[in-house]
Amino acid sequence: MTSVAKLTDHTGYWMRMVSNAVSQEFSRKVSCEDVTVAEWSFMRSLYDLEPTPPSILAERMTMTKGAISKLAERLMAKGLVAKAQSREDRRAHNLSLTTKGRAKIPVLASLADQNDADFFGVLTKEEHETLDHILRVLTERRDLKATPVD
Amino acid sequence: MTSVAKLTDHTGYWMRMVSNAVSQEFSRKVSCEDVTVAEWSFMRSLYDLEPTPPSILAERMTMTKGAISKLAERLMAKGLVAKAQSREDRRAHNLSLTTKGRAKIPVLASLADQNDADFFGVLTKEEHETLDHILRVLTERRDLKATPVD
DNA sequence: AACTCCTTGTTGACTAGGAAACTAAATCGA
DNA sequence: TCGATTTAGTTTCCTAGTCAACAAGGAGTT
Repeated sequence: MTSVAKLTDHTGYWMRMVSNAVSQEFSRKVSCEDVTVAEWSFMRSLYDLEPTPPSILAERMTMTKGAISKLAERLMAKGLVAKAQSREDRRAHNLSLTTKGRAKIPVLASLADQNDADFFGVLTKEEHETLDHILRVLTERRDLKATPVD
Repeated sequence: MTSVAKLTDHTGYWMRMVSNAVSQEFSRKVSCEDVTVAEWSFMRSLYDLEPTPPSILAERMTMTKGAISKLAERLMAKGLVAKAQSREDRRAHNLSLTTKGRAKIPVLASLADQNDADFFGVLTKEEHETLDHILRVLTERRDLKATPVD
């Protein structure tokens, strides 16, 4: 075949299609809790790490420091996250969830569970396991911490 | 387990991780041709359809009319796409690739092939086929033309 | 101490896209 | 044929991110 490949000939195309759909639907779900997908991700990461500086969070979420800074600001405005000055280092800050923020975590987590079930529930158990396995393989082989240049 | 699900417990999370990495790497590749991923997608769609109005392209690419309008403008500025007034309908336009634009298609397609190979080449043939199959299933069951609300 | 270099976090300029308002033209119905 | 509705495309405003410049503080060296 000398002909030019179609968009749909590439696995990456379908990947993006599905990934976008999953995120879009999840976005719709969490919007009821007045939260975005990025905000959920931020809060869930923080839940494991708090209190933690923005820099660590940026690394974990593979976003730039700038993005984290703005994301944190939005979450503080919503009263879900709090920022405290570090004592040892006067440049540094520590982020934590507020009580209100922490209370949201189980609710959002359950929406995430549901979203995954909604989407991947159509697969057989075996298919689902295979998919997870493949995604792991791809992530590991590529060393996907992803690549925020910052 | 009464505990709260981790981000990494969800297939959607890994999906987005891999999808982003694929797109990011592809973006890097096509940037050498001074083109973005969206622009490639636009041009490749147009290649099959030209001459075609923006509205059809919006549908195919599942983007809003506004986004297409701007994308077309950028591509015209680069001399890769041309716009002609329709004769039958004075509101409508037809988009086509320019000679220069058409000449880029095989080059970009080959970069897309390469990107897919780079990423999914680590999979066994069977794994790759299974992945494609699963993505198809997910797309079809969900009727993923995606959902540009516009 | 003073100088240099590194690190932390914020900011501003820029980009891409969505939502909705808008303009112009076509179509439909009386 | 004229008004109402629909359709095609553009434009404006908004959000969310990157990138690069920056200020301020820490760390190491002499």
